[in-house]
Formats: sequence, structure tokens, C-alpha cells
Amino acid sequence: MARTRDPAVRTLLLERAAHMLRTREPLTLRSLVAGTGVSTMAVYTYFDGMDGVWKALRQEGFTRLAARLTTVAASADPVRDLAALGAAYLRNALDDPDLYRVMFDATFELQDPRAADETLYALVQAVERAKDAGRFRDDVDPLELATQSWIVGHGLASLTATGPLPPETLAHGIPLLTALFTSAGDAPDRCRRSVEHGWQRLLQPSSTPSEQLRSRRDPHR
Amino acid sequence: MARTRDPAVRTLLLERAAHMLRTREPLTLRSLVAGTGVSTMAVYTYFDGMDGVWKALRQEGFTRLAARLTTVAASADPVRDLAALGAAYLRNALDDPDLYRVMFDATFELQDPRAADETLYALVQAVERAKDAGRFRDDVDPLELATQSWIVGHGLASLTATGPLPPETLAHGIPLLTALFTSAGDAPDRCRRSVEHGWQRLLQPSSTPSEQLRSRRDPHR
DNA sequence: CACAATACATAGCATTGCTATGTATTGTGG
DNA sequence: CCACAATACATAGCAATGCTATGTATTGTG
Repeated sequence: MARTRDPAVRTLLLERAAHMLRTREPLTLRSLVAGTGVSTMAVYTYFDGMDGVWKALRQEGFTRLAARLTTVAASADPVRDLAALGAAYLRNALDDPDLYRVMFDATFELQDPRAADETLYALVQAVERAKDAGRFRDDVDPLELATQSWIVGHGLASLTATGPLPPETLAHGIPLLTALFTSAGDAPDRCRRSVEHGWQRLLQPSSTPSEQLRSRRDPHR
Repeated sequence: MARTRDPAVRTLLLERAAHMLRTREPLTLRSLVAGTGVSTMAVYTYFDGMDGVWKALRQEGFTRLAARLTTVAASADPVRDLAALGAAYLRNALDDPDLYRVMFDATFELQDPRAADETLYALVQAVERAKDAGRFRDDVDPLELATQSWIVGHGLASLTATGPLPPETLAHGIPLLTALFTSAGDAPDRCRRSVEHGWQRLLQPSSTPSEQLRSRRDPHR
């Protein structure tokens, strides 16, 4: 019983905001709508102001990360998969460092916290598969080990993608994860091979993940 | 041959800025000088604008961190000292999370990068002492292991002090550092005891470190 | 001691996000 | 089918932001 709002406008603005963040253009209310034909008020209709845009960007970051992690297929070597998940996590942060940063900006609360949990869940599952395969001890708590892997991955991502350490530092991921998984019961030599294998993924830069994501969300286009 | 500027004004403004950051007051040009008697132009005289204030804050963060780390005295157990340094690092981040955040905001470049190196150097020294004590293997590169410890510490600090994980998550520091130091050659049981011992420091909140620092920098007062 | 260089106060400018107001559009009940 | 009302959205203007231009006061130095 009223004029309806066009969801395409929302995705257009959000996509544009993400692009501006990626290209390091200053993201202001007026620069966001400039050239799009929509007026500044549209931002208030769809996002309730610039804070809402940042919140939506934060959510978008977790959505893209979750989508990226699902591209890591489960193989016969679950420890390799764990390292591959870590590598995918880092690849995501490196490809869009500013988006990664807002993901961890607690200034704007997350509308849907499940998105954040989902990323951790992928790790938990891999740890469980490693336990099933006998690679980790039975007393290993999957959630705890997954969290610890996340802490290592985030430390690496934060210090290299958006921090002071050079990209070569990423190589530290191999000894760090090897040490962690070895402490969980895996045999040192085998563990190192698995981690190195899974870590390979870091070297190959991904092919425009945002394009893939868009076509997934909007099949018609 | 001209009017000289008063260094006390600079430290006053910087201290005030750090305090406002700590108490989460919005840090704006006008709010910074409000009530101090100095005009907005003073900020330009001493900091060349608000960007300079943020740069100075970043530097101040590293200065305070370095001072905090030096309070960790070298003991007979260098692995314990390594864990104690990590705990001091986390204590610093927890006591002033917003200052910790700007420390890693690459938007504002650091005037004196040595301040950042200094924090890492404390870790490197502890690793070298651990090697000398025969706790770590001879082929361990002190800088590498120190960097890896930093990555773990920063991951923990970032996810708990300014991130989504609850404070209990800090307990993960013990298994993480134990795994790392064990992989460097330390005996697992002994390593764990040392790390747990050094980690104790985290529980005792520190007594107003900014006061200590001020009196150190300005002995007269 | 005069002068010039510097600190710093005042005023005003462009830009920011936001709100108040007016207009256009469109789904819906009769 | 159509009047109405609810909603989208365009326009204009406001307070607050950081910054600059300009004027004045102060003080070290030749």
C-alpha cells in the first residue's frame, strides 16, 4: 500500500561502498551516491545512515569470508585442509585489507553474529575430521583448537595485511600451525608436510572473488 | 630570536588526547583544546593538525608498551620470561584497547620506527637467553621465534581487547605459547610449567601505568 | 633596544553526516 | 477501478568537523 523499495539499489550501494573501500577512496555519504543517480536520502532509506553502511560492510566482509572458506574442499588429509583454511583466510584478508579491518571494528555491531560463527565452524569441522582420522589426540577440544588456529591466522593477517610486517612474514604461518597441530598430537614430520601442502594456496592470488560472490547472490544478471 | 614554544603544552595535549581515547570521548580538534586554555592553533603549532595528533598517539602507544615490557625482569627461567613478556604485552593492550588499536593503524605513519622494533627486541633477547640456557635448539632463529611469539600475542590481543572474543579467551595464550616453545626444542612438561608461571602476570591488573610513565618522562613535577 | 621570527587568538571556509520538509509513486481496500 | 495513504526519495539547510587566512602579541637575538 505504498511505494516499494528496490533491493537492487541497496546492493548497488553496498557493492559500490565495498569497491570504494577496496580502492581506498574516501567513503563519505556524498561520494557514495555521486554518479549513481540516487540521492543521499536513499542511504537513509536502505542503511539508516552511514553507520548502517559500515555495519552492512562489516557483515559483507564476513559473508565473503564464509563464501571463500567453503571453496576449500575437504580432502583425505584433514590437517592439510586446516592449513588450507588458514591460507584461504589470509588470502581473503590480503585481497581486501580494508574490508578485513572493518570486520574487526567493534564500533559497529554485527546484525547477524552467525556469519562470524560460521567461519569458525568450518575450522571446527576440520579439527573434528582430523580427530576422526586419528591425527589428533582424543582429548583435543575441537572448538579450542579451532579458536587457537583462528588466533594465529588473525595475528598473521592483522600484522601483514593491515599492519607493519612485510608480506614475507606470511611464511611464519607454516611453523606456527605445525607447532600447534603437533601439540594436538599429530606426528611432527607428517604434520609439517600437510601444513606446507595446504599452505600452497596462499601463493596463487584468487580470481576476483567479488565477481563470483555477486553472481552467486544475484543469479539473474 | 623569536617567541619559544612551551614543551609542556605539547605533553599536556598529548596526555589529554590519550586520556580522551582511553575514556572513549570523541577526539576532535575542538574537544581536545576545550577547557585547556589553549586555542585550536596550538594543535597546529605542536602537531601540525589532527593527523599529527594521531601519529603522536601511535608513537606514544609504542613508547608505553616498550616501558611496560622493560618492567619484566630477566629471571633464571628465560621461557618463563618469554611468557611474562607476552602477558605484559596483553596487559598493556587490555588496559588501553583504543590506544592499542591506533598503534596498528597504518593510516598514520610512525615517526620513529625504532620504538616498534624495540618491543620486538625484548623478545629476541629472551629467546637468545633461552638458547643460551639450552632450552631451545641451536638452529632456532631468535628473530623468527620472537616474531612468531608476537604474532600469537597480537592475535590474542586484537581478538580479545578490541575484537569479538571474550576475555576468557586469553587463557589460550598458554597452550599456544607452549606449543610454539616446545616446537623450538623445549621439553613439553617443563615448557608448560614455565609458560603458566610467566602467564600469571596477566591476572594482576596493573596500577595506573600512565602515571608511572609520566613521572618517568617528567621527573620534575 | 629595535626588529624579526615565532606563538597563538579570531574568524571564516569547505566538507561532513544528518534532519526537516516537500513531492512523487505505488500497493491496496472499497 | 480508483482514491487514499504509506512509502521512497529529492531539496535545502543545520551543526560540527578540520583547516587556513589573517591579525596580534611575545621574546630571543644582533
